[in-house]
Amino acid sequence: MTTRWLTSKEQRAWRAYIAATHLLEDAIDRQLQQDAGMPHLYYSILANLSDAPEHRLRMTDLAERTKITRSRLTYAVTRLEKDGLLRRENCRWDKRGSVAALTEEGMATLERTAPGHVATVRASLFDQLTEEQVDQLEEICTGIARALESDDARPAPDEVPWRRRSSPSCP
Amino acid sequence: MTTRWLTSKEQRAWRAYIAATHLLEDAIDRQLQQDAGMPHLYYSILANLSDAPEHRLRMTDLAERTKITRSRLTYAVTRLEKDGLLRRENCRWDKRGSVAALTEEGMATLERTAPGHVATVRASLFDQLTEEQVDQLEEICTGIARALESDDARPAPDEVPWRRRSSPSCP
DNA sequence: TAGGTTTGTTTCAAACTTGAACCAAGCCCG
DNA sequence: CGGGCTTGGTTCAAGTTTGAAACAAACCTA
Repeated sequence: MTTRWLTSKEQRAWRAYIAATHLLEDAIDRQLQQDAGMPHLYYSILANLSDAPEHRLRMTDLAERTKITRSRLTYAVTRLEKDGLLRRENCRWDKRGSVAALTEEGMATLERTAPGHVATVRASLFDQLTEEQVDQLEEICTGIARALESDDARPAPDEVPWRRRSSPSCP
Repeated sequence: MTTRWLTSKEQRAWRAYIAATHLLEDAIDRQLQQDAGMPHLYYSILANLSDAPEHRLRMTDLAERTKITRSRLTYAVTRLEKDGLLRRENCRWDKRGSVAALTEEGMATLERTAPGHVATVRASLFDQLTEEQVDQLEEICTGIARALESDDARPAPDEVPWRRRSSPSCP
């Protein structure tokens, strides 16, 4: 089958997408590194914990929410633990598991740095968009994420493996 | 001034954005690593060169187009040069400068791997979007990029330094 | 035209990411 | 029970990214 290249409209969109995502990720990383001493991902990990019941989550759940690999998470959590911002506990219901728990200090760091982070996200993203564009962005991103998570991902036009995880952190 | 937190609509959009961009970047990196033995950024570098007149660009231009730092580019170009996919030449008009030039082999690699790459971009992104959404995405991303490039970036509500670069690669 | 600043690029060490391999602990079924 | 498969996490080496510092050529400007 002969390749269906991108139309010029698609090319423009793709280029704009690449530029925007690189620039945005850079801006946010820079700001957080500056003000919180950590990159965006690490901040997200703390933020996810602070949203969770009891400020704690299983490693796998955390990886799932932040959309990163387990090994990347392990490294990040080790660093954050060293910094005293979270603590590793072992899961009571599954002896294999470990749980990351936000510490007081982690919570404090989050509270101290959240305003600056939000301000950056606003200035870089939401201040540039109309209300409708915010809706559109959500719609678009949700669609992309759905596709990639369900492995509609592959160009290959064939069967869907359909393995999904379950296992909550507290049964 | 008291922080203006994200509305729940904005939060949803932001989370969706993070998820989509992570998943998409991962999917594309995985595919290219698999089929071309290099991550997306490296492919982009080659692609940008192939688009340029004479298949060559100044380092700074290349960094500008790919939206990455000069030092990151230096590393990437060194690797690609080692692989024989491009060559470094020194700029004839500016003795400080160096120029990256796509080799035959680089061009061949690009030609060989482009179809797979396009297929992945399509499957992961464009196949999920309506025509209007493609327009919306372009619009949104262009806005974000414009803001971040002109340093409307900063949350700080003050003066704009306004330093812009010029200097084309071939005067 | 000398001296100071700016611009283009590289270098270096420290931090981070990747993917494959590994180790347990749970799970399943004869 | 007793293997064998799956799942949750970590480890390790190789590769990549970061940011600050170093260099060198180019560009002022008095």
